[in-house]
Amino acid sequence: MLEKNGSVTLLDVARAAGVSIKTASRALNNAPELRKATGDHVREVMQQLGYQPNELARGLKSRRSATIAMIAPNLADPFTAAAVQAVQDVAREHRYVVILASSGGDAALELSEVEIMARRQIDGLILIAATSGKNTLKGMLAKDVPVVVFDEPVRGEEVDTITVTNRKGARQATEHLLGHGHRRILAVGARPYLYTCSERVAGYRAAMRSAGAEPVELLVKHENELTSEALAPYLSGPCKVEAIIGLNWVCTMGVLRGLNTFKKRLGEEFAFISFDDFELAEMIPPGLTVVRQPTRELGRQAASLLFERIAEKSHGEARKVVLSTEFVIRGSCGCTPT
Amino acid sequence: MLEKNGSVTLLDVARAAGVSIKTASRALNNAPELRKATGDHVREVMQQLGYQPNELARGLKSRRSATIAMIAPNLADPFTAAAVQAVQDVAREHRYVVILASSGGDAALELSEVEIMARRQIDGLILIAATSGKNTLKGMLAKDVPVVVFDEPVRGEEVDTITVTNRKGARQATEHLLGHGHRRILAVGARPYLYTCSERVAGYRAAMRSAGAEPVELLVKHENELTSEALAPYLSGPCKVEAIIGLNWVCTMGVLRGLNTFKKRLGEEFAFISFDDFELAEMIPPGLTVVRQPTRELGRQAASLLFERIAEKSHGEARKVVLSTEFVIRGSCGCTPT
DNA sequence: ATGAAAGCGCTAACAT
DNA sequence: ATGTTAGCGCTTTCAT
Repeated sequence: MLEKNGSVTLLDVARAAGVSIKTASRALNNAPELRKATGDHVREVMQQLGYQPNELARGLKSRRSATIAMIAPNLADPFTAAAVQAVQDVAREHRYVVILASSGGDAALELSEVEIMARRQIDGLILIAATSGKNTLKGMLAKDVPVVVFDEPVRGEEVDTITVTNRKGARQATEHLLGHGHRRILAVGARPYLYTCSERVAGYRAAMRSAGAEPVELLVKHENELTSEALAPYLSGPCKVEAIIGLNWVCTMGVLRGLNTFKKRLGEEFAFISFDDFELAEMIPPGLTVVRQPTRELGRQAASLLFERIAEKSHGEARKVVLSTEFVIRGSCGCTPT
Repeated sequence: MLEKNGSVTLLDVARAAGVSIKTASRALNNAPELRKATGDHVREVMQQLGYQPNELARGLKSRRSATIAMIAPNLADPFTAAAVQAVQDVAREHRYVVILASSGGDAALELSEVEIMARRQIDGLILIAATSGKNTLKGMLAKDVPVVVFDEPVRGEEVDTITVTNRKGARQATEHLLGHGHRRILAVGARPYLYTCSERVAGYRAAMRSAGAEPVELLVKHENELTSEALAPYLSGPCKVEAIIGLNWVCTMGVLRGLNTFKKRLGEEFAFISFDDFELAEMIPPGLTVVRQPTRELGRQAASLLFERIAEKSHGEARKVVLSTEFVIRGSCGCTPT
């Protein structure tokens, strides 16, 4: 283990192996034009010296950093966490590494994160957009860095996009509640300017209108406005509703907290459906009926798509992948759990 | 926007500003020895040209990549996800970026991840170890890369470590259940070779022994062995217990699923306490009593500690930070919820 | 206070 | 099949 500066360089390897640095480089990259014996020998020397290639140097020269980035509003959200895990798995298969950043749902912060990634010469970006954001991606796209937009499409840019059937899922859930005879159904959403939210609201409205029922909506600008006080009017008094739909995980949490605060019981006083499934949804009695998104699959496909782009380097048509949500009936909608 | 190769270099900036590249470099780094006017002028030119520094090049020369890595067994675990979010927040304050990787709880995979990070010249590492792992960190420490070990100490290495009062927390929970008059209390854990698990088991045993009660333990090698079938003997029949402790989030999930499968009700037939709190714990009737870990605080402190090390570059004594768990009484232990 | 030159560790042209 | 020579974009001596 000869160590000069704390680390062995490719030149050290070359010298020790009695070859030129380029040959060493070829050995490192398993270049086909190398005689097998030569390559093996060099690689053995690498082993012996404990050589570790410097990815920074590699990236600087070759302009590929073997790094992708993923930016999401909130990393602690289980939807995001599951997607991140899936993306990471795919990245590893490609011998890539993933830099993670959260935008906090703030467009300005998001933009600055994207910029930071650009400086790191990332080879690709997966974005769960904080807004249906206009020009967050300008910089990336100008530099020809592939981008896959996830969950939340971005307007005005031709970008690969992967989403779910938001509208249909919400419509289905609403129709189900209507089918149970409910008319006063509350939809609870946050950040209505988001595509996901607005699509889900649209699905909800469509179902309500078709049934001749009047939509009742509580759409807050920011998740933290989703307090028990905000919900109170709908849980008792003249505005009281019969059923509630939580339009995403955070909203579902808010509603459940609210119900808990006022000691309201699911299934009895209120029917409930959540957009977003999660661990334990079945454990909350009488079991939460949910519109499930194929989270891991979303992450996996987003990453796969991204790596295809990275590999081909072609600028084909932007692909739009739409995965289906799944309606999972448990008890909270009013169905008797089997 | 003069663009040559797709990107503006510092040299372009220097030329456009009529200064040397070194001066431009100083302006970029806000070097104090620069005349303010010069610096401002250069920075303005940077703006105009849309200059973005190349972090790879910077890192190559300066040997700091402005990157830290975090490796955890499972990124989808809410405990981890919350910690990740906290780490990311701190990293941003330091204008650092974080690379995330999951080890899947596999020591070999973990080692390879660490190696990958080394090649990227990360400036620091936060590790939630997959095992109380011996030499995972050898490479990092040899290269003088600061490491903070998180949640799970690593034996045989003098490393900054940040943990919680596992033993005390488990003991407290057990004593509480004993206080309710229960004698047959089951402890459910996974990967007993882990420090966290063994400490919690130790706390449990200590409490049981002090009370003259016989420990009943279901300790599986891997989480996925925690099936309903594995739990069945303890939920009915001659082995039936009165109370259960889930020794971490995954175990709690397993137990709750098991109880659900067999239609057993918490609080009535079984008292229950979970090590690890999570969203919704209060919504699972009658409210889950938990030993809460200060997750975000753990993440925050781990990151802060790491950045101190990165900054000082000193090799002071390894610091051992131990944060307190908090016993949160809700209903599932048998206490009447207020 | 500013500049010139050398090189971080690697890969991409060209040789040979 | 292998070696030579330039750089990638930046920071760092050492001058000035």
